Amino acid sequence: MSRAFYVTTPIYYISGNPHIGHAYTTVVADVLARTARAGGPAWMLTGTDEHGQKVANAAAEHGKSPQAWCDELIPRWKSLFAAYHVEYDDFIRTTEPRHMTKVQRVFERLRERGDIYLGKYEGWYCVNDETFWLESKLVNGRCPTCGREVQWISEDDWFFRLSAYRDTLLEYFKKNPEWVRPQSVYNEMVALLEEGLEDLSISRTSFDWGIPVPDGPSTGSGQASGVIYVWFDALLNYITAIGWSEDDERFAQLWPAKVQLIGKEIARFHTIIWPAILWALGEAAPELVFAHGWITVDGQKMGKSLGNAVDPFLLAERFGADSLRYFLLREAPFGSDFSYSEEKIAQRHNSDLGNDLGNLLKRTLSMLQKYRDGVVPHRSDDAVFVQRFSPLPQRVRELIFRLDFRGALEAIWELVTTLNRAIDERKPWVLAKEGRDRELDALLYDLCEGLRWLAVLLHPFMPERTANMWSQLGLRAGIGDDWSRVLRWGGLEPGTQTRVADVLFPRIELAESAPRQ
RNA sequence: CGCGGGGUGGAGCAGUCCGGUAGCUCGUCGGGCUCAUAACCCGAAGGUCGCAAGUUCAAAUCUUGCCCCCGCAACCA
Repeated sequence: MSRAFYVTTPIYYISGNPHIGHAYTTVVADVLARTARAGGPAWMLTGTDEHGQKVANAAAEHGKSPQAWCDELIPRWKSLFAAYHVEYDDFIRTTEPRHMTKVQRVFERLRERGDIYLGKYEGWYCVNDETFWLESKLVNGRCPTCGREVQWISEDDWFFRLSAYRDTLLEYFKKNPEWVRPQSVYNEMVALLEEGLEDLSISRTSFDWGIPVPDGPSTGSGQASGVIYVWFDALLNYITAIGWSEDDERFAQLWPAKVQLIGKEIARFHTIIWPAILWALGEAAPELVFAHGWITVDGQKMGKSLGNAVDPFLLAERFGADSLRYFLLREAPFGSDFSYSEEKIAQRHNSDLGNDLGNLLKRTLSMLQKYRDGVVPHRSDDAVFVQRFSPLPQRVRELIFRLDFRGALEAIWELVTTLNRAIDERKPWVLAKEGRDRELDALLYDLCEGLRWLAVLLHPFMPERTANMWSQLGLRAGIGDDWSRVLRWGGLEPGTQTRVADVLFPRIELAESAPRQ
């Protein structure tokens, strides 16, 4: 049948603590996947990147084996995604056999084809910083960061023939100007390609926490063995997780991925190295790589070193995971940096969610309670809403698939505003007083139906709160069903018993801020 | 001259490719309503579009120069 909508997040380097940025990327993928599921098959992959020297060092500091150390950290990552109501289809760890065996298989195949060859890796190395430096970067022949002596290292390593793909890459970029977005990242990558590419060293012998380089016929010529470079290892997760070289039918259903989400700092790996590896394997490049921006605090990148990192668990507890999801997707155009502050979150929560949406639900249901005992009246024959909002689901879907989440939410908010305005203009309290039952019924029906639509349309963004709306509207299953079926105006059954329950988005008052001037 | 992005009312952004009354959200102020989470609806104030020069009947939008901010700069995920 039709190919599934396959969306991936980067796999997260396990040694760090989860922060709000990880939640951000993963939530975005979740919104895409949920939207896709409401219209067809979808598959969302996330996971963890567990090899490399940093992990080995961290484990050693704690007196544990790297594997045991990683195993201990995994629950924390999984609970982060749970806390943000993310429903992934698969979670891959690079230490799993299903990944490791296939990475070795990739290595073997490329070595057979000549895309991986044995070469010398040389450069100035600072032992203290564990860093190689370009000669041009050295300060008086010493390490530019710590000022110590550097030494000339020369070792046998395996190389990936990246340079051979430079022209193909450049051509591919020119032919597909939208395959990397946003535009700024695309431009930067094209500029990099135009400067030229060098082959990539993809093995390491200085430590051993990684996937071993497989033995092979050509190993004899040099003693290079060691482990596979973490990036080469990590990138492959996107295909090892979906049955590459193992389950061709499944793989063909999912690959190439529809969207691969990344942070802009890893764009070069995902838009230059990654497609080259795929082509070397005879596979297609992903359809779209989208690099999102950074969450900043007062214009500075958020990070532990700056002391401005925010605990994503506390944040979800404080504001509600769904409110945060909404904030992350609504606040800035997807792709650009945006600044985070508790004031902004509270403002979005109170204004958009509490005042506009939550209050709309509450005022509608309490009028329905007051005038009609909470029972949904017969269908309205007023065509205004039908005409105006029939195209909305399609529009929202397109905006989401264009990754214009802000645009999608703005479009949905037209419905919110329209319903609020309708109440104001048609004054149901007057209709009730004057006994104009037909008009009152029609209005109440349309309001409830509009709310039902809102629950469905917003479900990918706020799965938990919309489910709550759904049940207040007296509905049970179906909120995540195919939009073409659920979103028909008039789908709400007359006679449905609604119930006014909790306030959807209780107002958040921040601790006393500076007095207004 | 390493590469790339950006500087628009108090805040955050759109508009810049294809020049022609500067738009949106929040905030502020005024009014309306009373069903509702001091929420909702209507209206208003507020910007010489980083600086300078140029092209043009006309520039936020094109050209040139300058200033400022940010990201990247190859083994650091």
